[in-house]
Amino acid sequence: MAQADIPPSRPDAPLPAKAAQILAAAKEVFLQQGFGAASMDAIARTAGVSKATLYAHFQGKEELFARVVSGEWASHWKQETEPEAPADDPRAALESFGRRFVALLLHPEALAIYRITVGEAVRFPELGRLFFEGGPATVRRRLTAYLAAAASAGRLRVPDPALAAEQFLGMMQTPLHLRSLLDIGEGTGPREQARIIAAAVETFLAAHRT
Amino acid sequence: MAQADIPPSRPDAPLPAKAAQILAAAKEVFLQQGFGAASMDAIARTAGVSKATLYAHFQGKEELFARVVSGEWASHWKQETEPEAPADDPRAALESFGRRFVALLLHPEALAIYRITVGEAVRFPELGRLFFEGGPATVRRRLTAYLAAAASAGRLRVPDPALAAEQFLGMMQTPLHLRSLLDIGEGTGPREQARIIAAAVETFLAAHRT
DNA sequence: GTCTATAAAGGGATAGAC
DNA sequence: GTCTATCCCTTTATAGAC
Repeated sequence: MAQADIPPSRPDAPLPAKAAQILAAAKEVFLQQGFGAASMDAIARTAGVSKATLYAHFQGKEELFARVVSGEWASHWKQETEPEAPADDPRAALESFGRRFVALLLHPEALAIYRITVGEAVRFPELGRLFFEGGPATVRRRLTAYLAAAASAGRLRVPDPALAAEQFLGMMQTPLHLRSLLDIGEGTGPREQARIIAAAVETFLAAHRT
Repeated sequence: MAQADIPPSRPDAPLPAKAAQILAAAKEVFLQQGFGAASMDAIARTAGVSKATLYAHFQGKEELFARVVSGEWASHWKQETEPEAPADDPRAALESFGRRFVALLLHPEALAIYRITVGEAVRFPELGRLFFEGGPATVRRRLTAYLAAAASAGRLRVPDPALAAEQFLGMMQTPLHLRSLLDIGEGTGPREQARIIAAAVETFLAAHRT
């Protein structure tokens, strides 16, 4: 009706206000409770709208879930893994990269997204791919590119940059990630993080120094 | 009734036949569908019993779930990580350990247990601890003990055996595990597994050789 | 102990008024 | 577009017969 008079905002841009409000509520509920335990009632209540309104903006629970999981974290990962330290000092570059990787990895919201993505991977296979591409794959590519460049410049000896990148990330991830996911609450404090990052850098350099 | 005449089997030993049958069905359904999506109906149907029978043997869904998750995999991890190669050859020992670790890590059933444990970690915190102790912690302890011994024998230089163990495991786990959990289906075949294990051994030795 | 049948509650989704 | 009220289905769990 009058809709024709109002030029709609760009196709998939900003977001119709109320939709954003609902999406934020969905994120809160899903990340805290998981897909199965979250109810549309709870999401509507949290958003402060009725369920009918909710269904006016989104097709159903699954679409809402997909929107949350494939949400803004992809851009997070991209920003936070941009080169920062001078490329001619591998130790400094690796340490900087490691610190930012660990900070992202252990961010409470990132942990929650990881939990539900992995937990629902069987039910939502495409979501798993999206998540992997949006986060983990990005980090790997960034580090691989750096290692390849450092090798070309003769500053590191890295015959297989992609594999070396996985190794470096793994040395930091494995001691910290699962404990955090399960909330074991031991061995994941800032002190340990620093120790683990430093150790990964040392081991990596010992193996790949020119 | 006549039950008094039959000496009951040891307290928590073998298992009352039908209970085992139900537990097997529960395992199948939970591992395939997760906690939320699994229904007691499906479990009863799979077990070939009525729901009433099911509830006669187990308190409810949560108990069944806990029994499945904290099930026989703990003993699996223990058996499969026993030393196998001669202790005086670190390369052979690490390779053997690595191969068995990866095989366990990527076993379809182990992947399923990991998915649901991590996915339901918020709802069942104690289950997370149980899982960690029964699996990951065991592997870490075994490898740590081996590295400490090898260091004492002067065959490796390992100032911090526990951390070194995490690093070695991480170099194999990170390239393979998440891809398998999400069924990305790329980079996790036997060929890649072998490459990754060999590379982890080389990097580890380069950093810790005496 | 085991079954059939059912109770009791909660969930996703929608109809209809405004 | 938004709300209230409700439909309809599935789910967990149990009562009662055998």
